[in-house]
Amino acid sequence: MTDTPAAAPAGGPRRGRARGSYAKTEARRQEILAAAFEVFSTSGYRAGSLKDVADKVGLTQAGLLHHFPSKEALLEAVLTLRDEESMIRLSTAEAKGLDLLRGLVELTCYNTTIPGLVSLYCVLSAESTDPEHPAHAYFQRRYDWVRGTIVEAFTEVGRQGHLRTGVAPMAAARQLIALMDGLQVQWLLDNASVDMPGEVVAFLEAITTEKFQPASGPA
Amino acid sequence: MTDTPAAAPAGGPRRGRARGSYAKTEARRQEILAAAFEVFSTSGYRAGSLKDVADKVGLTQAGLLHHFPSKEALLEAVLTLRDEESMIRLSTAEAKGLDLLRGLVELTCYNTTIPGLVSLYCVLSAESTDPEHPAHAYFQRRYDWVRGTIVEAFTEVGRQGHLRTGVAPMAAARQLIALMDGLQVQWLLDNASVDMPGEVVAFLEAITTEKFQPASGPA
DNA sequence: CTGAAAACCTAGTACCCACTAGGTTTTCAT
DNA sequence: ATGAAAACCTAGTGGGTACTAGGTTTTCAG
Repeated sequence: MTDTPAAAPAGGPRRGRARGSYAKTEARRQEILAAAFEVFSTSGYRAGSLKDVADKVGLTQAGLLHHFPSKEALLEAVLTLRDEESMIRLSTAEAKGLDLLRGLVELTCYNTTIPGLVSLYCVLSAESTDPEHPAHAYFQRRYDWVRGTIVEAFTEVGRQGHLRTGVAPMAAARQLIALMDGLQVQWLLDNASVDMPGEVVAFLEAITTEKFQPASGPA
Repeated sequence: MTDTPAAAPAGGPRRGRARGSYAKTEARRQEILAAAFEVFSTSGYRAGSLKDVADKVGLTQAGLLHHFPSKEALLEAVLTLRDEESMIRLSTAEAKGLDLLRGLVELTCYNTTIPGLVSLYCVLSAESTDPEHPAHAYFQRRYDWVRGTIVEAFTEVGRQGHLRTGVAPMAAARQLIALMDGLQVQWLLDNASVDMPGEVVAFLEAITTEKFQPASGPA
């Protein structure tokens, strides 16, 4: 894990790349990750092939494996990269309570613009349900973390009296996550007829006493 | 489609098997379908192999392909078989309104006893999100049908005044389906910590004015 | 400019894939 | 009992898989 090259030790400005990769290496890695992301998104991990990825970036399979030692390592790199990106998007570090929930609605809106990423997580999370799958532990950890974060948010919302009676934060969190996941499958099958953010807002407004409508309403 | 042998034309009791298969053929087909179901459940369609299926029933790949002309045909047979079974379980034909919703809770209870089937639909529905997937059309049709059925139920429930204000049947149906699908992923990742029927009941009681607790409460 | 490592390639390994051709064995209606 | 078809097999085809060994080209610090 975390055996990536690059990542200069930050000595002087001219000191970079501590006897490691070359100037364009990091860019190549990013290209590869983008391609791997695309492939795993549409075919899943097991059915997606290194050749598909290599072709997309104009490399041979062997050339690809010079950057990532194995298919599994490539998957892990894709997952952690995307997690970092979405964490930045959600600005989770700061948002709490209602703000976090509103952030999730926004996230859902954003998701409608990136079917590829949505597909990646749908296919991979289902696939990784098998304990033998290399991403099994990753998704267990991920769900634990996400659920924990959302439970906290609902607890906070409840403390402020914005939760409808009879709604338990734990159950609400699980349901919200399940709803968002499930909506994605329906949306991927038929983008046009599913208003993901709309449904999430409807759910949140059904279990809280707050409004969640984002900037512009649905068509 | 529906090119299965067996299925006697029902003439006399001794007349069966109209110049088609032998006595044990149907049993073999069932064996094969059970094995294919297991394989596709854990590995998905694309990564699951005919060899895996053939080995499970003690056949060669060629022997298997004598019963089902292609991998795709095998998948279709597995899907339609399981659909028939779950339709019988739900006794959908009769149940309407509240009864249908209660039937869904029961279905969810039943699902907790068959992780294999749950896994099949999770993995396959995610995979089939790709328009190129052989089960793509199947799942589009399936979701349309299920949603239609549930919309009807919520509409009926609303007519009887058991729907909370502001709840639209269409949105409720979509959310219910998404919830059930999403819960399955979480449950498959960690059976012990997710009470699927409990969450479904909680959701239904949040958007209706009825009680849905089944026979025995959760632990 | 040089030389050492990074980047990348060709070629190959050993294996798995869905599917086919054509033969052998088993079933069973006549 | 027999013969024709169903059931099943062996042996392949042409293709794909992840990954490796070992060489060539490119980069770039000293």
